[in-house]
Amino acid sequence: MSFPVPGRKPISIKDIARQANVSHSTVSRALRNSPLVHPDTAEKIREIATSSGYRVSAVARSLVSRRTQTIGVVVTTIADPFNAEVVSGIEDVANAFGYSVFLASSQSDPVRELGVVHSFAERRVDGIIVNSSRVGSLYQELLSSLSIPVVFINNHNPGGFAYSVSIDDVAGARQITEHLLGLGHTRLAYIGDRFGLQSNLDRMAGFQDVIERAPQARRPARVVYGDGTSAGGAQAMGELLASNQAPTAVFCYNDRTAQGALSAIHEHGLRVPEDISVAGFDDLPVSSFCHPPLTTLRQPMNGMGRQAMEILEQLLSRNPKAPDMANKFVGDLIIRRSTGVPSIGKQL
Amino acid sequence: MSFPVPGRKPISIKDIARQANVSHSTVSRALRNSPLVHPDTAEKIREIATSSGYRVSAVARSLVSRRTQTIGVVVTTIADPFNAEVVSGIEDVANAFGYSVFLASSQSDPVRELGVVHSFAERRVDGIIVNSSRVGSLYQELLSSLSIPVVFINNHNPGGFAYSVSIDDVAGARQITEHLLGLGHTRLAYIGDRFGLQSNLDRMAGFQDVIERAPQARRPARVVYGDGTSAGGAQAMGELLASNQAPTAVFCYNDRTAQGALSAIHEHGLRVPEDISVAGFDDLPVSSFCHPPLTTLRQPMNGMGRQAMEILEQLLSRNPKAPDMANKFVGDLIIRRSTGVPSIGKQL
DNA sequence: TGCCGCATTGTTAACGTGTGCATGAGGCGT
DNA sequence: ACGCCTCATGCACACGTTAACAATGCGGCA
Repeated sequence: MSFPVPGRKPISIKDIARQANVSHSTVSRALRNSPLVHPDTAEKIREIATSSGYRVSAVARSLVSRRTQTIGVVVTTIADPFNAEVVSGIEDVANAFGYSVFLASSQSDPVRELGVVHSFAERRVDGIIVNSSRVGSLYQELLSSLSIPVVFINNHNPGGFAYSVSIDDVAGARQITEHLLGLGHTRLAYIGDRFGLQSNLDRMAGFQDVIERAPQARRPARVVYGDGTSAGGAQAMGELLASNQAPTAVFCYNDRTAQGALSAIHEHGLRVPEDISVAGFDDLPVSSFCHPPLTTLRQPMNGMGRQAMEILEQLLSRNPKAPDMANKFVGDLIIRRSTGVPSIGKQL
Repeated sequence: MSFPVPGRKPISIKDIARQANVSHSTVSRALRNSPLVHPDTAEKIREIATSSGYRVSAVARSLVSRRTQTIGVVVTTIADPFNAEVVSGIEDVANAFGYSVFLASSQSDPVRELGVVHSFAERRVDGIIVNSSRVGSLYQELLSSLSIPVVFINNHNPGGFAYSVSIDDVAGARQITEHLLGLGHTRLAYIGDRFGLQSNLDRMAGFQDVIERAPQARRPARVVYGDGTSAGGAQAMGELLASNQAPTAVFCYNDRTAQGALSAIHEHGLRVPEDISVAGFDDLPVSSFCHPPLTTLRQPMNGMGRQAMEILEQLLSRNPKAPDMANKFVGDLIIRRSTGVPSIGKQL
């Protein structure tokens, strides 16, 4: 450890104690509004504290209290608007409960994700929220070995030993697909995420399941893969457009993918929804300002973040009211103008 | 302080010392790879440590070292993609340097922003990065009184006492405006941000300045205000469209505003760029997937975050090489298809 | 043999705060 | 006057780690 620090050494309760002619414990009590100290002394101490700009050291306090009032949030990347919305919700209620949040991104790299969790453990965070982890059950034993409460968001862990908040991907995909079939489409396609996320598997499963039960639908429905970004969506949509039997309706893994698909369709000289309908998943804030505005399945991203933090707070509080283990949200189908009735000319 | 914590008490170096029949300081040295301990003892100690899942307590270490290896990042809201990109850059290099980052959002509320900084001070962060603060010089004395290194991003503080990383808003706005004039537009408008940000003032100043010097431009150019979001941009664009002399080219404070403007123009039955050209500022990842793809001024958001953290690391390191105080980036004009030659029909 | 130096380990204090326990000063009732 | 109770405060230790300093043992060398 190296000691030469920039900046002056901050003042401590001992400095205040010396100035007030009391012991440091009296200062400690006074600043915590303990009823044990005489009002006059307390007043005097508080005055010295504020005028000298004293700030209690959370690190010293944490050492004795064994509570840091911090939580760690793991995210693949904060640059993904979905994660940003979730973190926004987390941070909001964490702040309300007096917790500070450590943010760390894994960049979808399992090694880095492990490193992040280790660093959280060393920092003695009170709890951890893992958002859309791409790391499988492999390291869940590590998380459980930390004996720190952990809440997962959108990470369907088969073990079920952990608390989780997630969207019902299967039901959401069903709603989208039924909407498209209801409009009269028969040639549907799905643009997925190639990283093997559970959410992708579930959305595809919901899609396939509805297709299977629809007599009029062309089977098997085509499936191509992007990477969850707009660029990946555009490239995948390009593949679909290059085939001689392009679909009339495309369901995309998420809104970013859908935005890329929209872009590719426009580049190809076709119109949405007259030539091809496009639907997404998430309802990012920007999606209502796409051209055309995107039909999608709204995920309460902010709300899911909030709930995850509320669960964590429950786990960290002293009252034993245990929250539900699995908390599943149902999304709302938001119909905008990127989906419509297929034009007769293109049909068949 | 309340003691009943969930989870077991983590093991300490004393536990390891007992098990290895050495003193705790030997354990401390061994785990830090000090050459002072005998290789055999070190090996034995390390073995016990790993097998028992020991994790050093960063909080105890911080108490003695007076360094927490953490930084605080203040942001208006992480849900703004611009901030998310910046934070992504910060987090990336912070991670590389071994720092953990506290993320806190002010929601543009000065009271909350002050609270956030106080909490950072109590947590004894080694440094602070403030991104696009809407709080003026009012509380900069507070920040300086903390005697903690602070780096501002896109916050032109007149005092100049602090380190800052920013984009050259005036020059950027000039480039955009000259581009629009060069296409042949004469009726230009600016959609600003009503919150009085310095960046808005500078972009508007650059815009106005170029307009002033262009004989063919209609003066004064119209200026309306949004709030930096797509919804605000759509609403402001609506005002422009409602007037009988709508502009043929609109420069927007940022890309989100521009996306809203695009949406409003489409809703109004007009085409971009045939009827109205639209330009933004930032070059968000999504902007190249707009319809049409957005002409904008690229801000190296990630790079600015990275540089801010690099400066902070320099300030925190022991070598006295002091970085530049003011670091100004020049953006790149990215010409896409949302801007074009004004159609003759509309032109006066 | 006695001394010096080196290698290795132990002892102790410190970081800043919280709290159990002891202490002392009054007040009050008998 | 004495004992007891309450109120206010100080003392001492704990939290887990680091580092300055002391101590121990050993080999070499005069």
